[in-house]
Amino acid sequence: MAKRLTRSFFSRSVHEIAPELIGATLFVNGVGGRLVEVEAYHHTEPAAHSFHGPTERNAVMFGPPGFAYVYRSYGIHWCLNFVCEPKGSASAVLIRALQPIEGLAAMRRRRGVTDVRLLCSGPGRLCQALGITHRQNGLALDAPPFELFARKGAVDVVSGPRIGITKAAELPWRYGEKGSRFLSKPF
DNA sequence: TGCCCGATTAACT
DNA sequence: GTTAATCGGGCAA
Repeated sequence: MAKRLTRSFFSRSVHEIAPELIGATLFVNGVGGRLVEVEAYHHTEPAAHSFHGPTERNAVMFGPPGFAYVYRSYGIHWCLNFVCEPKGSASAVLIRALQPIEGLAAMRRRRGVTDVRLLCSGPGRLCQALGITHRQNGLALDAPPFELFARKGAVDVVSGPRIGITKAAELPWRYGEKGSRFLSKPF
């Protein structure tokens, strides 16, 4: 049985946690797969939602680590983050892509596409495929509907600039599995 | 209060 | 390559 990631796993620097999440497995109500792409955000750099301080939307980021922060992107999509570091540091890891393993039929139904590479390759697509909305905002990651397991064995992790941002775009805080066909974009 | 922009995606030309 | 969809936050007025 794979090791569950508990709250203590997230009580560290977001820069340690983010690359370790590559190869971990995430399921929401039994639907999910292997994480292949994430990005780190920290309140000290202007691309983070928490940079300007607490608001109603980002309140979860200012709470304890090990919880889900879900926000609406461009008024249309949902994006999932894992809150990291000691409470109040307001840092998080954006879950950008995963390799589907369980619940392919549910993913295809929710997404309206059949190509397995288009199911979860992107933060908005991933949330749609896993059924994640604002209802999951603030939920603990070590309790239903979430299941999160540490990776088994070595994973070839690469890093590069984050995607879709204009502020602090030079920081290489995007992490992914080298050569994965399920990335939102190649490194 | 109004305006602009954004951690996106899909459907265009 | 460009653009629409659509909404919360920051900031100027």
